Amino acid sequence: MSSGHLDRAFFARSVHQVAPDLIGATLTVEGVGGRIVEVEAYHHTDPAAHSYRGPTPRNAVMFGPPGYAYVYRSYGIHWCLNFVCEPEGSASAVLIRAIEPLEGLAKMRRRRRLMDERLLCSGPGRLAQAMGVTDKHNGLALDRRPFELIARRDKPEVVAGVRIGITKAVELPWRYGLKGSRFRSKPFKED
DNA sequence: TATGAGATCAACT
DNA sequence: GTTGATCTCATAC
Repeated sequence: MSSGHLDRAFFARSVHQVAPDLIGATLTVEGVGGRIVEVEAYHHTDPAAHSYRGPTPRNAVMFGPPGYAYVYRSYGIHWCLNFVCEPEGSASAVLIRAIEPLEGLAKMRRRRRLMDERLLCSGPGRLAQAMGVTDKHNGLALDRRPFELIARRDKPEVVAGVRIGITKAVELPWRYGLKGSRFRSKPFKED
Protein backbone atom coordinates (compact mmCIF):
# COMPACT_ATOMS: atom_id res chain seq x y z
CA MET A 1 0.00 0.00 0.00
CA SER A 2 2.45 2.64 -1.14
CA SER A 3 0.09 4.81 -3.19
CA GLY A 4 -3.38 5.02 -4.66
CA HIS A 5 -6.83 4.89 -3.18
CA LEU A 6 -7.46 3.33 0.20
CA ASP A 7 -9.67 0.27 -0.21
CA ARG A 8 -11.72 -1.82 2.15
CA ALA A 9 -8.75 -4.05 2.98
CA PHE A 10 -6.98 -1.02 4.42
CA PHE A 11 -9.81 -0.54 6.92
CA ALA A 12 -10.32 -4.24 7.68
CA ARG A 13 -7.45 -4.16 10.17
CA SER A 14 -7.13 -3.22 13.82
CA VAL A 15 -8.11 0.41 14.52
CA HIS A 16 -4.76 0.75 16.23
CA GLN A 17 -3.03 0.07 12.92
CA VAL A 18 -5.44 1.99 10.73
CA ALA A 19 -5.50 5.16 12.87
CA PRO A 20 -1.75 5.98 12.68
CA ASP A 21 -1.68 4.83 9.03
CA LEU A 22 -4.31 7.46 8.16
CA ILE A 23 -2.04 10.31 9.24
CA GLY A 24 -0.77 11.95 6.07
CA ALA A 25 -3.49 10.48 3.80
CA THR A 26 -5.54 12.86 1.68
CA LEU A 27 -9.30 13.06 2.23
CA THR A 28 -11.71 15.03 0.07
CA VAL A 29 -15.50 15.22 -0.11
CA GLU A 30 -16.70 16.45 -3.48
CA GLY A 31 -13.22 17.72 -4.13
CA VAL A 32 -12.96 19.67 -0.88
CA GLY A 33 -10.52 18.60 1.80
CA GLY A 34 -6.86 18.03 2.53
CA ARG A 35 -4.31 16.01 4.44
CA ILE A 36 -5.30 14.16 7.61
CA VAL A 37 -3.20 15.40 10.53
CA GLU A 38 -5.12 14.16 13.59
CA VAL A 39 -7.31 11.13 14.39
CA GLU A 40 -8.53 9.13 17.38
CA ALA A 41 -9.15 5.37 17.64
CA TYR A 42 -12.32 4.00 19.24
CA HIS A 43 -12.52 0.28 19.96
CA HIS A 44 -15.72 -1.57 20.83
CA THR A 45 -14.25 -2.68 24.18
CA ASP A 46 -13.58 0.98 25.03
CA PRO A 47 -16.07 2.64 27.42
CA ALA A 48 -15.66 5.92 25.52
CA ALA A 49 -16.81 4.37 22.23
CA HIS A 50 -20.39 4.77 21.03
CA SER A 51 -20.49 1.04 20.24
CA TYR A 52 -19.49 0.00 23.77
CA ARG A 53 -23.06 -0.74 24.90
CA GLY A 54 -24.18 -2.47 21.71
CA PRO A 55 -26.05 -1.41 18.57
CA THR A 56 -28.53 1.48 18.52
CA PRO A 57 -30.10 3.30 15.56
CA ARG A 58 -27.43 5.96 15.84
CA ASN A 59 -24.35 3.73 15.85
CA ALA A 60 -25.70 1.00 13.50
CA VAL A 61 -23.11 1.81 10.82
CA MET A 62 -20.28 1.02 13.24
CA PHE A 63 -21.54 -2.57 13.39
CA GLY A 64 -21.45 -2.91 9.61
CA PRO A 65 -18.54 -3.64 7.26
CA PRO A 66 -15.28 -1.61 7.33
CA GLY A 67 -14.56 1.19 4.89
CA TYR A 68 -17.78 3.13 5.53
CA ALA A 69 -18.45 6.55 7.03
CA TYR A 70 -20.11 6.85 10.42
CA VAL A 71 -21.42 10.38 11.00
CA TYR A 72 -23.12 11.40 14.23
CA ARG A 73 -24.36 14.62 15.80
CA SER A 74 -22.31 15.89 18.68
CA TYR A 75 -23.70 18.08 21.45
CA GLY A 76 -26.78 18.68 19.33
CA ILE A 77 -24.92 20.98 16.96
CA HIS A 78 -21.90 19.50 15.24
CA TRP A 79 -21.40 16.60 12.88
CA CYS A 80 -18.42 14.30 13.39
CA LEU A 81 -16.90 11.98 10.77
CA ASN A 82 -15.60 8.48 11.53
CA PHE A 83 -14.21 5.63 9.43
CA VAL A 84 -15.44 2.14 10.34
CA CYS A 85 -12.57 -0.36 10.79
CA GLU A 86 -11.84 -4.01 11.56
CA PRO A 87 -13.85 -7.04 10.43
CA GLU A 88 -17.61 -6.50 10.21
CA GLY A 89 -19.31 -6.57 13.58
CA SER A 90 -16.36 -5.49 15.71
CA ALA A 91 -17.80 -1.96 15.77
CA SER A 92 -14.54 -0.03 15.91
CA ALA A 93 -13.89 3.28 14.20
CA VAL A 94 -11.45 6.14 13.73
CA LEU A 95 -12.62 9.70 14.44
CA ILE A 96 -11.18 12.22 11.98
CA ARG A 97 -10.21 15.17 14.20
CA ALA A 98 -8.29 17.52 11.92
CA ILE A 99 -7.01 18.00 8.39
CA GLU A 100 -4.66 20.44 6.74
CA PRO A 101 -6.84 22.28 4.19
CA LEU A 102 -5.47 21.87 0.66
CA GLU A 103 -8.35 21.68 -1.84
CA GLY A 104 -11.44 23.85 -2.11
CA LEU A 105 -10.17 26.49 0.33
CA ALA A 106 -12.68 29.08 -0.86
CA LYS A 107 -15.61 26.74 -0.33
CA MET A 108 -14.45 25.82 3.15
CA ARG A 109 -14.00 29.45 4.11
CA ARG A 110 -17.48 30.24 2.83
CA ARG A 111 -19.06 27.38 4.77
CA ARG A 112 -17.25 28.31 7.96
CA ARG A 113 -17.43 32.08 7.41
CA LEU A 114 -13.82 32.28 8.48
CA MET A 115 -10.57 33.32 6.82
CA ASP A 116 -8.05 31.75 9.22
CA GLU A 117 -6.80 28.65 7.43
CA ARG A 118 -5.39 27.16 10.60
CA LEU A 119 -8.83 27.01 12.26
CA LEU A 120 -10.79 25.84 9.22
CA CYS A 121 -10.58 22.11 9.93
CA SER A 122 -8.84 21.82 13.31
CA GLY A 123 -11.40 19.84 15.27
CA PRO A 124 -14.00 17.20 14.34
CA GLY A 125 -16.95 19.60 14.25
CA ARG A 126 -15.09 22.28 12.32
CA LEU A 127 -13.77 19.75 9.82
CA ALA A 128 -17.25 18.38 9.13
CA GLN A 129 -18.66 21.86 8.67
CA ALA A 130 -15.86 22.95 6.31
CA MET A 131 -16.12 19.78 4.20
CA GLY A 132 -19.92 19.79 4.14
CA VAL A 133 -20.26 16.46 5.96
CA THR A 134 -23.71 15.79 7.49
CA ASP A 135 -25.93 12.85 8.35
CA LYS A 136 -26.57 12.32 4.65
CA HIS A 137 -23.03 10.91 4.47
CA ASN A 138 -23.72 8.41 7.24
CA GLY A 139 -23.28 4.88 5.92
CA LEU A 140 -21.66 5.84 2.59
CA ALA A 141 -18.70 3.85 1.26
CA LEU A 142 -15.36 5.63 1.53
CA ASP A 143 -14.09 4.33 -1.83
CA ARG A 144 -16.91 5.95 -3.80
CA ARG A 145 -18.12 9.46 -4.46
CA PRO A 146 -18.39 11.91 -2.88
CA PHE A 147 -15.47 10.59 -0.84
CA GLU A 148 -11.94 10.32 -2.11
CA LEU A 149 -9.23 8.91 0.09
CA ILE A 150 -5.68 8.69 -1.21
CA ALA A 151 -2.85 6.95 0.62
CA ARG A 152 0.20 8.93 1.62
CA ARG A 153 3.35 8.56 -0.47
CA ASP A 154 5.88 8.66 2.36
CA LYS A 155 5.62 7.54 5.94
CA PRO A 156 5.32 10.65 8.12
CA GLU A 157 6.38 11.06 11.74
CA VAL A 158 3.39 10.24 13.89
CA VAL A 159 3.00 11.22 17.54
CA ALA A 160 0.53 9.62 19.97
CA GLY A 161 -1.24 11.04 22.98
CA VAL A 162 -4.37 10.77 25.11
CA ARG A 163 -7.75 11.51 23.60
CA ILE A 164 -9.71 14.73 24.00
CA GLY A 165 -13.17 15.75 25.15
CA ILE A 166 -14.12 12.43 26.72
CA THR A 167 -14.73 11.40 30.34
CA LYS A 168 -14.29 7.62 30.12
CA ALA A 169 -11.03 5.77 29.49
CA VAL A 170 -9.32 9.15 29.42
CA GLU A 171 -5.87 7.65 29.87
CA LEU A 172 -5.72 5.55 26.70
CA PRO A 173 -3.12 7.01 24.27
CA TRP A 174 -5.26 6.49 21.20
CA ARG A 175 -4.96 9.93 19.62
CA TYR A 176 -2.54 10.23 16.73
CA GLY A 177 -1.16 13.31 15.04
CA LEU A 178 1.25 14.43 12.36
CA LYS A 179 4.35 15.56 14.21
CA GLY A 180 4.71 19.32 14.29
CA SER A 181 1.61 20.15 12.23
CA ARG A 182 0.02 23.47 13.13
CA PHE A 183 -3.36 22.30 11.83
CA ARG A 184 -4.04 19.92 14.72
CA SER A 185 -6.79 20.82 17.20
CA LYS A 186 -4.91 20.71 20.50
CA PRO A 187 -1.21 20.27 21.28
CA PHE A 188 0.39 16.90 21.92
CA LYS A 189 2.60 16.71 24.99
CA GLU A 190 4.91 14.45 23.04
CA ASP A 191 6.26 16.96 20.54
C1' DT B 1 -4.09 32.33 28.79
C1' DA B 2 -8.03 30.43 31.10
C1' DT B 3 -12.37 29.40 32.50
C1' DG B 4 -17.58 29.47 31.70
C1' DA B 5 -22.06 29.62 29.34
C1' DG B 6 -24.94 28.72 25.56
C1' DA B 7 -26.41 26.28 21.52
C1' DT B 8 -29.48 21.90 20.89
C1' DC B 9 -30.49 16.68 20.24
C1' DA B 10 -30.37 11.65 20.81
C1' DA B 11 -29.16 8.08 23.85
C1' DC B 12 -29.47 6.61 28.20
C1' DT B 13 -30.93 6.35 33.38
C1' DG C 1 -33.88 14.79 33.42
C1' DT C 2 -28.82 14.30 32.46
C1' DT C 3 -24.89 13.73 29.59
C1' DG C 4 -21.81 14.06 25.74
C1' DA C 5 -15.89 11.74 20.78
C1' DT C 6 -17.70 20.24 20.40
C1' DC C 7 -17.24 25.08 19.15
C1' DT C 8 -17.71 30.01 19.76
C1' DC C 9 -17.98 34.01 22.20
C1' DA C 10 -17.65 36.54 26.48
C1' DT C 11 -15.51 37.84 30.57
C1' DA C 12 -11.69 37.47 33.90
C1' DC C 13 -6.80 37.25 35.25
